[in-house]
This record gives sequence, C-alpha cells and structure tokens, in this order.
Amino acid sequence: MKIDPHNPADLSAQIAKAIRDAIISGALPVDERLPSEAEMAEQFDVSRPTVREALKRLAAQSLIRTQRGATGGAFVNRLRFEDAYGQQITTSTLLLSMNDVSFATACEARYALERACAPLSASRRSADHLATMRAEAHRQLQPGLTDEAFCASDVAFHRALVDAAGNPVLSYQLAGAVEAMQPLMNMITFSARSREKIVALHTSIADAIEAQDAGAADAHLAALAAYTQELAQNVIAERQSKRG
Amino acid sequence: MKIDPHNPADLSAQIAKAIRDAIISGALPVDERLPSEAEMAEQFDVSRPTVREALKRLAAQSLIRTQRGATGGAFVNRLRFEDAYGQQITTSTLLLSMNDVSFATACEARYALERACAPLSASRRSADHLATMRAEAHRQLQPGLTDEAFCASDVAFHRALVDAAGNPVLSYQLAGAVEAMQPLMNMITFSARSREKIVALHTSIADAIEAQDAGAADAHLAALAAYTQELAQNVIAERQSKRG
DNA sequence: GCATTAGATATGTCAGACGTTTAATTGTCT
DNA sequence: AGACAATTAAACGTCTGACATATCTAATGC
Repeated sequence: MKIDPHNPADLSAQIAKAIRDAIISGALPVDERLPSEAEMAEQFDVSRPTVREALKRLAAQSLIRTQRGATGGAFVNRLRFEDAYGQQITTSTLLLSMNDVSFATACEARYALERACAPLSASRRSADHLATMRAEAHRQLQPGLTDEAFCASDVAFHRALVDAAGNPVLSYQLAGAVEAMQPLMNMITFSARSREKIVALHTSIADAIEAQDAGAADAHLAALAAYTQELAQNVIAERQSKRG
Repeated sequence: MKIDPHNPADLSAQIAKAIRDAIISGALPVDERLPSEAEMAEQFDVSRPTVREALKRLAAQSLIRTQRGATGGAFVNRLRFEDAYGQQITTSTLLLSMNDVSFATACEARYALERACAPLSASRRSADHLATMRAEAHRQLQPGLTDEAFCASDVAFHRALVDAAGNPVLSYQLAGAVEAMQPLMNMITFSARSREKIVALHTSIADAIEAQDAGAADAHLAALAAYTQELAQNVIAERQSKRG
C-alpha cells in the first residue's frame, strides 16, 4: 500500500486507490479495522485532512464505514446487495439522462434482460412474489392514479417479477435497468385505454408465472415490450408534429 | 439545497446528498460549474474541509470533476459508459466475494443475461465483433496459456459477444456480470480437454452469430452454461473429498 | 504586435486545535 | 465483593488559518 510522493496532486485519490485495491484483493477482510486517521497520516506522510478525503471517497462507495468513540475507526464494510441497489440505480439513471440514450435503446435493454429472468421466475416463483404482482396490477387499475404513481407501480410489478427468480445477482443487475427507465417512462401520458392494455398484459404475465409457463410469460413480456415502444413512438411523433 | 444544521454529525454526507440530488434532478446540468469551495462553505455554513470531503464523495462516484487554476472549480461531470464500467465491475466483484454468492448463482445470472443479448447480437453483429470473437477463440487454443490468461480471453470473447448487440445499456449491465465472474472462474483448473470443449462451443457460438441464427446461438450458450457449471461442481466435489 | 510577466482565483495540502462520542478504567459506596 | 458513578483516553468530526500550486487574465515591456 504505497503512494507516489512525487506527484503532488491527488494524494487523497492515490491513498483511496491503495486502500481500495487492498480491499478488493482481500488483503483487508470484511470488518477489519483500518489504522486510525492519525496513524495513516503518518504512514503515508500526509496530513490528516488528506487521509480523511481518501476515506470519504471510499465511504461514498460503501467500501468502509466509520464509528466514533474509543474503539471507533474505519472498518471494511460488507457490501450488501441492498446497499449496492441505490448506487446502481443512481448510476444507471444518470447514464441514461446524460448520454442521450434513446427510449428505444433503454427499453430494448430492459426487456431483453427481463425476459432472461422470466423462465427462472416461472420455475421458482413464491406466493409472496405472485401476491405482489397481483396487488400492483390491481393498483394500476384505480381511476385516480397519477401517471407517476402508475409508473412507480409498474416498476414495483417488474421488480417483483425479477425478484421471483430468486437470484440476488439478477435482481441487482435488473434493478438498475428497470428503475433507470422510470424517468423515461414518465414522459408518457397513459390514457385509460393504454392502462387497461398494460394491466391486461401484466395479468397475463402473472398468470403465466403462476402456471410456471415460461413460454407464455416470455410471449406476454415481448408483447408488453412492443406496446411500450409503440406508446413512446406515439409521444415522439406527436412532439415532432407540434414542432413542424 | 439545504442541510440540517441540528444534526452535527455527517455534515459532509448531507452536503454531498444535497448536491447529488441536484445533479440527478437536472437542476445542475452537465458541465455546470459549482460555486467555489469557499462560497459553498459560506452557503452551507461549514468549513472548507467539510465542503471538500463532500466534493470528494461525489468525485468518487464520477459525478463531478475538479480543475485547478483561475477558471477552475468543480464541474458536473458527464457520466460516460466507459467510466461507469469500472465502478460496476468493482461493485459486482465485491458483492460476489463478500456475500458468499455461490458459483452456481453467479453463473446462472451471467448466462441468463448473456442469452438475453444473443438474439440482438445475432441480428446486428459487425465484422469487427466477429473478428474479436474468432481471435479470442483462437488464442484460447494456444498451448502455453495459463489458466488466468485463458479466463481473461474468455471474458474478452463474451464481452465481444455482448457488445455485438450494439446496445450500450446492455453492454454496461453485462460488464459487471461477466467480469465479476472472473475471480470465481479462476478457481477452476482448465485441462486441455475442457479447453478444447469450451473453444468448440465458442466457435459454434461465433458461427451461429455470423449466420444470424439466434436459436443456435442460444442453444450453444446454454450448453456452455451447463458445461461451466459441471466443471465448477467437479472442483467443489474434489475439494470436499480431500477434506473428508 | 507579440512575448513576457504580474496578478487574481481556485484547488491541493498542511498544521494545530477543539468538540463530541464511546468504551474502558478507576473510584466510591453499599 | 459487587454495583453504580465519575474519570480518562482514544478516535472521529469539525474549524481556523495558512501556504503551495496551477491556470487564466491582463497589464507590461520590447
């Protein structure tokens, strides 16, 4: 764990990298306590604020946690899937909004991944996940629902579908793809008719999952993907006609 | 953008969150310059080191970049897919190693996602991606290749397969799933026979992609998934027999 | 007119100090 | 001896002030 003292800039980044590499390589196991800030400052021959900046970088990635008090300090954090969800969603959302990713591209990716989950979800679905899917589908039919609330419920439905696969790695990867779509979906105004059609597809998907019919689930997901693309294209076409 | 002055702890985390929310909401567009550290210190009524810790947290997530000098400062960073790859891989790798995710679970997720890409790759593959796949498959047959180099080439092959889908969102999501598997794959010792079988499957996959035969590509990927699981199970069984 | 230089601005870093939290130790009383 | 209270020590969290360094702007000199 060494840094380059000749490059006077970005000392905190170098220190953060050194510690991060030690964590990734396994040299620093989970719950291991790092030396105190004062000790590290001496080790790296920098000041304590510089060490602290490095530690904050690691804390931002949930790689360490800090405790105050006599037995406190910085500890290697066990990175949990739940903690990683948030970062994954934030990053995915920003990637889409900052890189002019088209609705079509994001939608294609999302449904491709979701359809990958469907066979696993069909074979392993629990009563719990099915109940969530049914409940969300039911919520989506309520009359007073705003478009935003409809989208949020849509996300919840699809997350339940993904979680039903019982594979935390899949759930983690899909969380980004599904949640990051929400800002894009919010540009769509869902009419009563389109909502009915979507909910009908949701219900068909839930039925197929309950019946453990992977083929039917896949077909309905494909139909939902196509219909979502269609809705988005209508919105885009409308906007262009207004402009012209 | 306000913080809670009554909670005296974690001021830098609160400030980071305030700025992060502003970026995500779009209130701070890409390349927008944040106020100087001194100005923000005054705005939030904290000291400059506290502001700096907040900025370092955001820099760790590639949300901002800093420039020194007269016209320098902190700028909202355009998050690029290439930048996000690294974070995604780091996080995925740590998630697998710190949460006792079984080889079977990780492998299942990886191949499920990869098979989701295959149809798109088959229809859109470029000569470039095909050439990479062929080159890696060829490299994997070289006699002196270490197991690690074999795994690295395997990753390169599969990334080319995924990139062939021409969807940056898919490539981003898959990067984590594919690369994070590498440490787990490294526990396997690849015999000459198993290498031959894997390369044969790789060649079959490349052939199917070239022929734009999505069904065949999917079938060969499924076979590869099954064979990879078989190899891992053998390793696990051997270890257990040595112990018993 | 162009190159050079001085100034201004902002980040990067350092040193020292104080406050706060937390746990362990010590001391006292029953 | 044991239980409770007070003290102490360690460590993080924050502040102040200062200096170093990078970079752009503008004034200066030839």
